[in-house]
Amino acid sequence: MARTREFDVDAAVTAAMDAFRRKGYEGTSMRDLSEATGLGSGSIYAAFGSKDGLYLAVLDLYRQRYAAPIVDLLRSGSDAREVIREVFVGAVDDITGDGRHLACLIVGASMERAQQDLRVAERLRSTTQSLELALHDLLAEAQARGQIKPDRSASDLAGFLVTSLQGLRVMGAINPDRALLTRYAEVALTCLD
Amino acid sequence: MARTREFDVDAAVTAAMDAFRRKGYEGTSMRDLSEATGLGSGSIYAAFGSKDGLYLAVLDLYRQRYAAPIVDLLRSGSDAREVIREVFVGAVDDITGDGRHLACLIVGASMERAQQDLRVAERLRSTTQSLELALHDLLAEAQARGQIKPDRSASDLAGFLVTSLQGLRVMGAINPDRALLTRYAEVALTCLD
DNA sequence: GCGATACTTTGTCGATCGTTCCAGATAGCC
DNA sequence: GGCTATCTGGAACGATCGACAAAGTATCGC
Repeated sequence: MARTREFDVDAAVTAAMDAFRRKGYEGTSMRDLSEATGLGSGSIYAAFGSKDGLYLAVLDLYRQRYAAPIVDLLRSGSDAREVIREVFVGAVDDITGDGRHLACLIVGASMERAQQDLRVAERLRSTTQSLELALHDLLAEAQARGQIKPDRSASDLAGFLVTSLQGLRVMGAINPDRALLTRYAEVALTCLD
Repeated sequence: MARTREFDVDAAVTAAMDAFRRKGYEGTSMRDLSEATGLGSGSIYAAFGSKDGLYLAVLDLYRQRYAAPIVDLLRSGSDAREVIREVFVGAVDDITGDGRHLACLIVGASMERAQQDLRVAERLRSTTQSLELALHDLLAEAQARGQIKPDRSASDLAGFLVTSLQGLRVMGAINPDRALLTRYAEVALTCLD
């Protein structure tokens, strides 16, 4: 054996994620990524193979760190309306939270990369699908319990909720007004009544 | 006087719009734009000043050609539910219409350019605002007539509807399934009931 | 402590970026 | 029909792009 990798891969991917969220895929150069991660380009290529490779790693980390906890929350067995509201509030917080203007990686990837890179498209589909599925299961059970009206299909409702979340990301990029976004989210939630 | 401009500016901007929608702002090179418009780079710079200038012209054309007609439709005096449904159906058609995979310029600009170029951000805000306003006026009148429940603010409903439209664009980029998007749109429209 | 190993850094590669400039082409005015 | 002003297309600019190879350096097993 020999020398071990010195830098923290997760920290580097996190820094790269920030860079990509700020400037998009094409707008972020390898130089930007070097500065953001504090690594030489050689190290980046050794660890991730290419700019695309690093971007895919960023997507995977995003899913693991942000999407998965939401799915877990939805499957935690709490009251459906309450936990869904929590997810929406969390999304609005995330959008307007810090003033760093970090766009949503998922929405950005959908617009900029999904048509160019099949592996990106696949990850996006998988991420939204797992979110939709968790929502579907939660809603279907709530409907069975009579907590939510059964006259609309649980999968349609789930898809609509994900659509609304994506829409909030876009609206937040145009006008990051927390109070406004919260009111829009409230309207979306009334579809469950 | 002397020689007059030969090419059709509108046609050139339209071709550039297609290019930008397909590959995004950073992903589209001047070479791409030259090929798309059929113009030499000299002509492009003479007419638009820069790549940014051409992009702004594209945004303005988009607003004039796609956003303005929607606003007109909303203000045409037709039944509120009916005309709003028409807008949503039109949006789904636009998203899934041709197989050319043209992303929404507005959503793309929001993600990629709004933070970088203030003039882009301003145009985006203005475009969504005029859409929200038209929806608000339509809904407020429908509420006054008793056609729509008055217990939710017309401006919140309007903002929510725009949010849903943006969300549909994103979802369409991830999975351009017309039937699916239509069902999600249907759920959104139930918020008016 | 030494050799072997593999990570990090640096410098540089050809290609391509957005932009500019120039020579040739073309249309209006006398 | 010549003159001139303007548009056109393409060549060329420096800068920067993503990618890579080689040199330097630190860590491991022995």
